[in-house]
Amino acid sequence: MSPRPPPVRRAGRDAAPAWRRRAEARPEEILEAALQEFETRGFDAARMEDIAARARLSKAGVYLYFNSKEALLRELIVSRVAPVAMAAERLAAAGQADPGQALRMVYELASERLSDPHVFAVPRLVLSISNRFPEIADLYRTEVINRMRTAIGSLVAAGAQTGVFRVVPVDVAMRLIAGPVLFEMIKRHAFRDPPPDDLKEQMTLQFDLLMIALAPERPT
Amino acid sequence: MSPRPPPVRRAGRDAAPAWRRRAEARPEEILEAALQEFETRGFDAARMEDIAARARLSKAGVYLYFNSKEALLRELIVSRVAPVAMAAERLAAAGQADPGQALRMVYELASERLSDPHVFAVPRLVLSISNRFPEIADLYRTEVINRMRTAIGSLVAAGAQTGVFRVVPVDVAMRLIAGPVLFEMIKRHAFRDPPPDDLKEQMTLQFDLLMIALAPERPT
Amino acid sequence: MSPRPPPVRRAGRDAAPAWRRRAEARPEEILEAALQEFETRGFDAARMEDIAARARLSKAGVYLYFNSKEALLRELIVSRVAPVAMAAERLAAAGQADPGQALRMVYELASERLSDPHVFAVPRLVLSISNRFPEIADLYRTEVINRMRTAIGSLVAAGAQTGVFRVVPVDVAMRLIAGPVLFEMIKRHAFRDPPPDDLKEQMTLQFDLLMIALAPERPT
Amino acid sequence: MSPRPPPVRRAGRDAAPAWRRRAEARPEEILEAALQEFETRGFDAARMEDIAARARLSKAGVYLYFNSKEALLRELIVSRVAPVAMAAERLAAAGQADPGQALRMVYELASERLSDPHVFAVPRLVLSISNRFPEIADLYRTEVINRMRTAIGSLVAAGAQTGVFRVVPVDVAMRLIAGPVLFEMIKRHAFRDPPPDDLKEQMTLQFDLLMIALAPERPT
DNA sequence: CATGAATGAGGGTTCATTCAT
DNA sequence: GATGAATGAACCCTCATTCAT
Repeated sequence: MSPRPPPVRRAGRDAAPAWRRRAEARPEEILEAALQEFETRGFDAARMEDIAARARLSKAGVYLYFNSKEALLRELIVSRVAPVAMAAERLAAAGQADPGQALRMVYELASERLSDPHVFAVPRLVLSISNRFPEIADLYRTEVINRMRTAIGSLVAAGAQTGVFRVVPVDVAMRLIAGPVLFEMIKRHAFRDPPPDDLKEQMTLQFDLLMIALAPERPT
Repeated sequence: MSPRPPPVRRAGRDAAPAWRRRAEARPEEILEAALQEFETRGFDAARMEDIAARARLSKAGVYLYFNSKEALLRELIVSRVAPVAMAAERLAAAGQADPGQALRMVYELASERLSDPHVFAVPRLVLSISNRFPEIADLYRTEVINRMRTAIGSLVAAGAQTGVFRVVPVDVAMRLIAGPVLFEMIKRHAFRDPPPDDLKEQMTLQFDLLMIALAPERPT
Repeated sequence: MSPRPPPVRRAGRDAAPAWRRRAEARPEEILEAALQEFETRGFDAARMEDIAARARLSKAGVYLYFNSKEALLRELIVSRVAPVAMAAERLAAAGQADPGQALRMVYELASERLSDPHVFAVPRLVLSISNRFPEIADLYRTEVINRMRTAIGSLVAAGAQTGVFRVVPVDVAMRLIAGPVLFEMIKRHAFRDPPPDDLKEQMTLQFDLLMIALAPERPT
Repeated sequence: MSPRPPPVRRAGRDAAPAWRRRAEARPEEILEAALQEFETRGFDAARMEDIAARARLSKAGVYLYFNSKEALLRELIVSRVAPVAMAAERLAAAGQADPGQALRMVYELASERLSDPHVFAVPRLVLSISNRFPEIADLYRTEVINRMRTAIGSLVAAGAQTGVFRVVPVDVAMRLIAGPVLFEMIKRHAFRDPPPDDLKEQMTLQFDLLMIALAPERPT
């Protein structure tokens, strides 16, 4: 679930010789290299050798820090995507007073982060190998999907309480909010459909429309 | 783009012996076998040998009908998913008079077809290898995404004309309609999140909410 | 336990084209190559690539006939050594009437066969990896050791009945008969101690002495 | 042939601090660790890292004392098995007056020492790699086999002189005495054939029978 | 039309060994 | 005296693809 600890470092001396910094930076360097290779070739076609080379390490060197290719992907989930979901949770927690506004922030956070091909690459990878590595699928569901559901769910529930939202199942809310964002990202990154020039406006409009959809029923 | 023609049909002998049927059914059998293997293992991990075995053919036999593994995937797009998009186009063409109802039908068609793991598997595959095979991504965009956009776009435009929909960019409409459906399918098929018991109702509710979002602005 | 069957051969046609013979001969060719490589380098240090090359096959080709390196060794036991033990059993069965003579034949059979470095190589291999592959150790015990014990045991028992041998536990008899032979072979093949010029006479003397040892106690 | 001297013992400082003991104990600790790993995994499959860990040392640390994996094995022969052969030589030297009794002691010494899996492991290792490292085979032959031959040979010769033994080539005697012992050990340690309950008696009987075999010919 | 046989090109992973610190 | 870090060289095994039959 986490990389091998960068081989034991005695706390002892305070001096930090060059190679020490190296060792400490290595996991991150390797993850970044792995992400880039995964992004362009996919999980299976990415070669450990290329990942190593990109991290300026020998092939064997990678295994000093990560046990396997799969472990790299696992760690990418934890380090690259889970934080986004956690940020969403925090936004939700902090925004119970104004759920509409908080929801917008969550929406924008997700849009913005997933716009980065590096970030989008991770769910894309998970998607493509989840059948073969159920454990990874579970990790992603736990660390990302469920957190997003919690965040959105709590906001919609809060809004329903105060009358700014109608009462809808959390899954419906999540699909409505997250679905269109995900769709755009897939279309753009995976199917090479260039975003329209006015994407920003479109995304705003889109959210506004969703707010209308979620608004409480008007009394007839 | 299409399978090799079922090997040389000797002109001359006109009699159509029993095995002919067989030969003509082969491409379809192979595609089905390929789809099943791709579905469970993904594109890279699927083995041509297993595909062949599933189609009750020798490994080499597959190559009589398809040039490569990639060709199998290409043909799956054309044969398994493009028809759905074309059906959507037809629904749209036939439903210009009642765009709301037609849109619902398109929405339901998409939901229903993507519920089938066999169908969902194809976009999922494309997603996972589109970077390595841009040509396949383009094929999918052309054959599927653009058709869906056309279908939805024409309906929303028609509705805007007659005042049942507000005026929105086609991409926004597409994201709103297709995004939530896609999201559900990913969550279900890829992350093994079982659908809620009341999924049907949720999907209906979801569409109704989207109709509210797309409804023309009420005059204040 | 046995090699993959040389890929299915339809009984149909009687003509036997060149490559068919090939396929049928392959397992044996590969085993012989494997034995030679194992013999010179040992099990671990032997490389599948070298085995393949020696059998004039590509590396991958070997795997058409044998599932793994381990399988090669397993099959070597069955094909190279077990037959010796089975021959000993047959000699024993046929020689119940004259156990002394039969025992001598068994002794000479074992000496003669183990003199061949190719044959000796197999038990040697088993010995060196038996801890890591208990299944192979079991196979050897079952197919070779136990058979030899049975053969020797039945002869000694028969001899005891008719009074030409004294009564001794079968394991003692086996150790006395087989131990010296094995010792010689190990010393010669493994520790590079060249056999003395008069080995033949020594082996004969050795057996004669053992017969004295096994002779019934002389009444004082 | 021998371990690197325990790293530079700075002449000068004569005080012998506690860690000195440590350093001096190291080679032995490492050898013991190596033996244990070799014993369970065999020479090739044993990992220097595991040996080091077992000796509570870093991987690199082992190389301060031994030049290579091979060197470990070499030193094990010298330290673990050669002493047994030397003890046998001493027994032989001391027992010229009563060769029968001395031979029994040699026999029992060998049986007893080889019963220890740790001791048995060494010849077993040599056996498995002697082809690749002829030098090691030679070492073993020189240090162990030849010494045993000398010991047994001198006793049998002495016995022949005094008429308690018949005249037999030394190699025959060695095979007769050592072969059955070796056989038992192989069967037990390598093939996990548990020793019979009455092994002790069997081994005694075995030796007694061998004494009969070696007894001078009775005048007819 | 079909296949049995074969292979070239890796792919992930391991490990003995080295060296700067 | 000791080690953390690093690596080069393999090694077993796999698989898409080809081709003679």
